[in-house]
Amino acid sequence: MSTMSSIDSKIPATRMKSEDRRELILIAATEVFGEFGYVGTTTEKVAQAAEVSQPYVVRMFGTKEKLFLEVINRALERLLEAFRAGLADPGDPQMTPEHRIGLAYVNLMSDRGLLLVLMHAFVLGSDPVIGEAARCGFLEVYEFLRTEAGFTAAQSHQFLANGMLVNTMIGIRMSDEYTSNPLAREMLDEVFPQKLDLLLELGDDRKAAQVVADPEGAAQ
Amino acid sequence: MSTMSSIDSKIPATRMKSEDRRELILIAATEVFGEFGYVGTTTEKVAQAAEVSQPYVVRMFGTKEKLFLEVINRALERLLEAFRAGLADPGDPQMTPEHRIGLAYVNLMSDRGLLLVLMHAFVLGSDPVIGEAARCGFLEVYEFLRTEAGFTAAQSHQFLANGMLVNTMIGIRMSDEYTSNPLAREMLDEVFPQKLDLLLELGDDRKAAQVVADPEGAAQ
DNA sequence: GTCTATACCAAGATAGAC
DNA sequence: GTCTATCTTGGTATAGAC
Repeated sequence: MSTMSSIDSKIPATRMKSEDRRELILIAATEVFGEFGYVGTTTEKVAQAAEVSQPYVVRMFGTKEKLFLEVINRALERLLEAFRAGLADPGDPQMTPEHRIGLAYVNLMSDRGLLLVLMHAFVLGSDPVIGEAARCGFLEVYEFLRTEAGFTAAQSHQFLANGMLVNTMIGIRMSDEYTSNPLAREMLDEVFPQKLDLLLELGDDRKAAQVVADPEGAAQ
Repeated sequence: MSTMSSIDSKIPATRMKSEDRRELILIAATEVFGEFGYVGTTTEKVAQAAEVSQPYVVRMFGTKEKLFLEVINRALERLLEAFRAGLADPGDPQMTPEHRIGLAYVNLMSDRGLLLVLMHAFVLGSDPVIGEAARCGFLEVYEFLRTEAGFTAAQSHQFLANGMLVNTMIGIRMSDEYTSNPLAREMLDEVFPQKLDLLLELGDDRKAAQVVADPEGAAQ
């Protein structure tokens, strides 16, 4: 949402290769879907965030559903990419693979909406098409852990459990309570050992973005 | 959804004390919200599941949002109730409090939609009113673990992480893959040590319910 | 206490101009 | 490649009868 400008683009956005435009829309969509979920997101919100017209978004991806599928597939690719990079990372030899991948995961928080959009997909299992994609994606991650990363079933379980809690903490915006509620603080300190700074920054950014955001649209 | 009958109730549903009707609607709503999420649920779907008219649902709860809030508060009450009962349980003295509460949690799967509706709330943190309620509810659970149950911060962390993974497995309908995908099977066996039967039954019930469900409505 | 009828708005998608 | 205008559907909420 951070890119919504109030000086709305009535004038055609500067012409651009559709490849590039596509990527911009996917980035915007990741953020918006991450915030409002699949059903709660309108193609109009995505369009505003990407600074293009609503019909253009639909035109480019066919339907909102197809757009969402592209968003989660892209998110999954990024996720595995980051895991692989973390795994292969030569630095700090006293970190276990678990630590390295865990760190890579938490660092993905900075990729706005990426973790959240996956979480939203995970919870839509009953949807025939999105649910299928979600299960498939989740299993892909599990397979990565078991084979490429060499985790045991128990390690993978542990890792995923932590990941889901991290996602939940982000989705529920628990960091909003960090300063005011000691329990929230304790919990967050426990769940995000070192990377708390990242989480708190995200919260601040959101608030800052809201101030700038267009005074009319927004709500819902 | 299991209660949708095709012989739709055009005739006034048998008159009833509003207290009781209220409870029936809340139960139906828990299931529907659990399946489709907050935005994805229509008051019409809830009405059908509760076998009353759509305006009646709105009439009774004011707005869809208020209905949702009541649903998650009720779910939270049930959850803590179950935790307290599990904690106080005299049987099997070789189970730790962690085991007992964990078991109580997994048993809540049989309370259709209860766990899922909470998960949907948790992921809506950016909504000013639902997000607030979600954070508040989550912290209530954390407080229970730390004080009433006597867990350490680390134990609570562990417990919640597992809970969120359980929720995710249910939400994503991973049990659909249990027989066909060996990886899914391994993961589920790991995440649901003994209570797998419960999870798999739920899956079957859902499929059975779909067959019965009205041939026209349903889709979305 | 519960329904039918309906007003009203939001959102996805399409047509077609530039 | 991108927009404006618009059709259409579906969903919340209200009014008012029984």
